[in-house]
Amino acid sequence: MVDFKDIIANEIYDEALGLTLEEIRNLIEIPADEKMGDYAFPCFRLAKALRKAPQMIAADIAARVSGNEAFAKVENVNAYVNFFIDRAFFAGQVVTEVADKGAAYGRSDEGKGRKVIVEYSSPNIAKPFHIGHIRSTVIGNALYKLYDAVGFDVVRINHLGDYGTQFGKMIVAYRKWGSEEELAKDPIKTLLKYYTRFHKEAKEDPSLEDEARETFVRLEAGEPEEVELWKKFRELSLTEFNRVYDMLGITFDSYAGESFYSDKMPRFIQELKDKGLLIQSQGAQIVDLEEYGMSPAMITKSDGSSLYVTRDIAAAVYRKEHYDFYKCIYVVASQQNLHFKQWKKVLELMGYEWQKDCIHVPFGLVSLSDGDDIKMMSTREGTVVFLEDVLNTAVEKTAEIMREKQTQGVDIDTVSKEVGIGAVIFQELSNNRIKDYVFSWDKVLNFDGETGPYVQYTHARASSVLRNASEADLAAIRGGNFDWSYLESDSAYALVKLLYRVPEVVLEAADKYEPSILTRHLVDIAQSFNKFYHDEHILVDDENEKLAKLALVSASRTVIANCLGLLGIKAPERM
RNA sequence: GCGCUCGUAGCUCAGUGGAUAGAGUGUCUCACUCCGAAUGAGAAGGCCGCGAGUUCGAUCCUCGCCGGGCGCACCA
Repeated sequence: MVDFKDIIANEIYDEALGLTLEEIRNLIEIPADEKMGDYAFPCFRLAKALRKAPQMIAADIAARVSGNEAFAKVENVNAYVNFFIDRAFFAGQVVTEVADKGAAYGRSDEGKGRKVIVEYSSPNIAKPFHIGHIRSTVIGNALYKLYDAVGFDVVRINHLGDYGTQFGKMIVAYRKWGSEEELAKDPIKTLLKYYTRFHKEAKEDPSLEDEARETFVRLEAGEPEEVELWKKFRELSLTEFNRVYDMLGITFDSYAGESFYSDKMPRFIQELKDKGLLIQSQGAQIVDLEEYGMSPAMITKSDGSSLYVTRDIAAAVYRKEHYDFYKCIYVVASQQNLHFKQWKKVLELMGYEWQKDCIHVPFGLVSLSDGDDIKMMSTREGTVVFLEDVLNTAVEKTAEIMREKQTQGVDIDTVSKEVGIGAVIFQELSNNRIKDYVFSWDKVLNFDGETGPYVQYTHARASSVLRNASEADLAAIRGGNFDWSYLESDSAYALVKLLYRVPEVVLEAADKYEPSILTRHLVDIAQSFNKFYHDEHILVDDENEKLAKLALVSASRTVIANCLGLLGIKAPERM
C-alpha cells in the first residue's frame, strides 16, 4: 500500500536542506487538528541552516511540491507545510487493500520467523487464580498474538510457580490439618484454607516456618513422600487453572515451571563458583552486587536449598540452549523489577551476552478497595477476588442484557461468554500496563463507552448492515473497484485513516510490549465507524454510492475482527 | 534511608519536543415511523503535582522538591 510519509519525504527532499531523507521522514507528523491536513512538515529545524525564517522555508517547500496524485492540496500555514491527501484515492487504496488481505490485514513479516519466547501467566500452584493473575495472563497472551502477527515464531511458556518453600508450608499444613475428601471437593479453595491457617498459626508458633523449610529441603532432595504430595497439589491445581484458561481461550506450548529446573541448577552453582562470583555470607551463598547498587543475589540459602533467582538463571540458560531465542519476554509484575535487574546482572557477570535479549515486561499492581482503604490482595490473608468469579459474573450480566434486548438469531449461552469474557479481557488491555489499579466490580461490569462490548457491538452492527445488503451487492464488493468519491465525507475519511494505520499500530504495540496501544486504536475505529454510521445512510438507492459505502463497512468489520482477535477477544456477528 | 514507578477534567484514563491538551464516565439537554439506542450529538468541566534548567518552543527531556504505589538476603 502507499506510504504517504515516503512520498512526502521524497517530495520535500533537497540537498540544500541539509537533512537526509530519513531525517525528513522522521520529522513528518500528523497534525492534532484535521483542518491542518493529514500530514505536516514543521520547518523550525531548517531555520538555522538556511538562515531564513521558518515561515519562508515552509512557503518555498509548499510552492515546490505539488502535483502528486496522492495529494489534493499542499499549503503552508506559518512554519508548517500541510499535506491534504486526496480522499477518494486514499479510500480506494485502503478499502481494496483490506478486502484483498482479509484476515491477514494488520499482519506483517518483520519478524522473519525468528524465535521469540513469551513467558506469562505463571501462577503459583496450590494458590487460587485471582484477579491479580489476569494481568500477566491476558497481556502475555496479547503479546504472543502480536508477535505472531508481525512474523515471529512464538513459544508460549507458562512458568508455573510450582516450587519453593511455599510447598514446604503447604505440605506441613496438609499433614497437620488436611483431609483427602475435603481436598477432592474443592482443591484450590481448600489448599488456600490450609495455607491461610498455616500463616495464622505460624505467627504464634514460628517453629512451623522452620518445619516448612526443612520439608522443602526434603522435597528438593526427592524424598518420595514429599514429592508425592507435591505432585498431587500440582495436578489438582493445573486442572483448575485449565478451566480458567479454557474460558479465556488461552493455551501454552510449555508448562515447564520452576520445578522443571530443579535438577538443572547445580551446574550453574558450580559455574558461579568457578567464575569466582559466589561468596559465602552468613551461611548462604550469594553474588555480591553492591558495586552495581543492588542488594546481593542469593543463590542458595543456608540450608542449601535453591531460590527464585537460582531457578531463573537455570531457566534462562536452558531456554537459550534449547530454543536459541531471538528474544525472551517475561511478563511479570513490576514488584519484581529488582529481581530481574539482579538476575540480568548475574547472567551478564557470568558472561552470557544474550541476557540483553531477555526482556522484563512489567505491569502494575491490582489492589482491592475495602471501604475507604485500598489494600493489596493477599493469598495469605485470604483477601482475594477469584478470576473465575469475575468471568462468570460478567457472562451472567451479558446474558441478562441479551435477554432484555431479546437478541434474535443467536445462542445466548455462546455469545454471552464471548461478550462477557471479552469485556474483562478488553478492560485489562485498555490501560498502560505499568499503571496500578483498584479492582472494581462496577468498572468491570460496565458495558457502555470505551469497552469490549462497545467494540463488539460495533462489529455486530457492521455485520448487520452487510446482512441487510443483497447477495449481489456482497459479491460485488469483494475486491471491486468503485467510485470512491462517495467516501470523501469527513466521517468516512476519518474512518479510512484509522483503518490505514492498523498495520503500523500493530507493530508499535509489539515493539513497545504494550497491547493497550492496539486497544486504544480499536476504540477509535469503533467510534469512528459509529459516527460514520450515524452521519450517513449506507444502503441507499444509488448503486455506486451503496457499493462504495458497503465496501468501507466490510473493510471496517474485517479490521475490527482482526484487532479483537489480536487481543484474544471474539467478534460475534450478533449480540 | 536508598532504588524503581506513577501524578493530566469530579472520577477512570489517552496523548505528543511543536499549531486551540483529548476520550470515556458522571451531571444537564437532544435524537429511534430511519441500515442494531450496548449508539450518536451538544453543554459543562484543566496553574497537564510544585519549582528551576535545556530548547526557537516543554504537559513531554534534565535536576530538585511534594504526594501515592512497589521493592530493598535465607518468600516468589
